[in-house]
Amino acid sequence: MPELPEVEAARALIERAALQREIAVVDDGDTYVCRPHAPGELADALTGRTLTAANRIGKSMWVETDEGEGPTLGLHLGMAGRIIIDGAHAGDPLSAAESREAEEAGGHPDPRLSGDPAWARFTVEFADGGRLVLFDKRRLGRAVLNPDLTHLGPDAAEISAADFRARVGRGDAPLKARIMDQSVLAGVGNLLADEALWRAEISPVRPAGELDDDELNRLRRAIRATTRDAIRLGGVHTGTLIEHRRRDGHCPRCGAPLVRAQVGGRTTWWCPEEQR
DNA sequence: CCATATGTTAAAAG
DNA sequence: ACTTTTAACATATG
Repeated sequence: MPELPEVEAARALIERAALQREIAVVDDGDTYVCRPHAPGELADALTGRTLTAANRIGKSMWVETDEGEGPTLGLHLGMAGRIIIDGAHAGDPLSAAESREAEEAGGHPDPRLSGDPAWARFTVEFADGGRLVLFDKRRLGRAVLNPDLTHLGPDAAEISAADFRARVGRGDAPLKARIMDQSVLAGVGNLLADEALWRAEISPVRPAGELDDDELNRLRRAIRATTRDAIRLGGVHTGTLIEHRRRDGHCPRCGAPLVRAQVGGRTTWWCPEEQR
């Protein structure tokens, strides 16, 4: 279930494997994933064109066609989306069952990794026979033409310290809700938020406007470090707090029992001793 | 059957 | 008018 690091991996995969290939066939028949488009609209707009650049802000991707001459293809992985290109995949991590099957397949791509038809929500087939699939069990991902990205704040991995302080350090909402608001800051999801707040040793329930400059700087650094590590290690689920929370329910640093509660509408874990 | 799920967003509430 | 919270979305998994 992808956050900024997983989406960046998907963007990089598209950049590496899907550019400069002519589009021959497009399946945009899932009217929920492709809403508000009618079936055939993406196909009509994209067929015959070539993908020429893959971009990202936060969790939103957009792919240029024909060097910017054609329409833009917007892609969002939602809660469970994965990009699959000729058997290579990025985005939603493999489930335990999928990993097992992939291993048993012995190096050959599991058919599901090539895009089980039941979960292939949007498909671009290239003239050379290969394909790009938006694979998404939950159908909360999106594929749209010319996506509107104006409501997104600056990317969480790129934002400057001054901009971060000005945008995050205000309002009465809980800090965690503030950093997960994609119009404030783009890319932080539920797990990245918990991991970064734990690293910065700041409570998720503090009103955002209450933080001082030092705390805001610490939080920005923690978000950047967590993002970098997650990209390197393969996903936000590799985070230290994330791996420990359900295992023993204790803080990996000090051993105190972790607190679990709803904050900003999502399940949140934190160390009540260290995170103030 | 029940609870949970890493995202977004319209609607309701304040 | 603006900010914050809640509920709904579609579906899978333990």
